[in-house]
Amino acid sequence: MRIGQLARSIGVDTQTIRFYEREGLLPPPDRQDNGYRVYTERHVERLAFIRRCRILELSLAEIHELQRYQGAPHQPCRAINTLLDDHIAHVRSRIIDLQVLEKQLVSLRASCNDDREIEACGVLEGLSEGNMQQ
Amino acid sequence: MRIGQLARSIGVDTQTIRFYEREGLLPPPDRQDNGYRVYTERHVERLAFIRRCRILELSLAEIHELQRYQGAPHQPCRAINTLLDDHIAHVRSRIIDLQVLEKQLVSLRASCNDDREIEACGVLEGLSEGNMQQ
DNA sequence: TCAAAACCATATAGCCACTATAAGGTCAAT
DNA sequence: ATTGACCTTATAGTGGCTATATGGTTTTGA
Repeated sequence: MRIGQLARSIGVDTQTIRFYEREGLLPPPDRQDNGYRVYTERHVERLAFIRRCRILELSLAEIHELQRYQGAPHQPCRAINTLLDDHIAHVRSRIIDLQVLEKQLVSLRASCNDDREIEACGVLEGLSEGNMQQ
Repeated sequence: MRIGQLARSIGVDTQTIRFYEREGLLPPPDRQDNGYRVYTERHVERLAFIRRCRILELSLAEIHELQRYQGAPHQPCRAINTLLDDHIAHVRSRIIDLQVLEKQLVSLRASCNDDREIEACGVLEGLSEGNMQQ
């Protein structure tokens, strides 16, 4: 299987596959005589694993860590659970930040209607004055 | 006022101030004979404006746009309100994405407890199998 | 059969908003 | 005279791709 077929089968760009190889997330495949990369079923699985992790917004470093764990199948899996817990905490904290942000933005937006001159725009005033919390 | 004092008064790094100048967000200040930048009260206000926008996670491009509006005080302010509405929509959509993500992560996490071998880790299994939605 | 289209390769730069590092000039106090 | 705090510019790195340039290879079809 060549790179284009692998890319289509998983739904990523060929550039992304080469990028993962450079980053050490995908093992370098064999090459044909003309230099073309030849992938196996193991590469398909490996790439699918990476993409599933990326959908969950794990970082490439975290994916790397998970791959290292896969290489030591008889170690306890606590570290994996911890990695996930940390990631969940990170996502939750980001949600809360954004909810605070949304409130501030909505309150700022409420200070203006559409039919003023810029000079009198409540939004611009709110951004220019210093009475913002944090 | 020199760059260090401006930086401390607003709470940013001096590098960030020079970066904003290069990006056209802060007007280039006068220089002393030795080349040191000299800032005025107007620069303080301008930098504070930028930081307030950044706290609300407006992009530098959006801040640039707001600054252009400030230069035309008798135009109607609808565009400003629209900019803010778009940003609010963006924040809300990101919150929803992250809430979906959190659910997926929590459900994945629930498929394992801490005391297995990596080989039997439910989390790693969940990431390796293809039964993920999306 | 030959040309166009589709595919593959590498190298390099760009995105965003900084942050870090290097290498050096200036100034006040000791 | 030297230390330390400040200032200057230039350049590279962060993350996770994406885009572009340039050129070789293979496949398709008129």
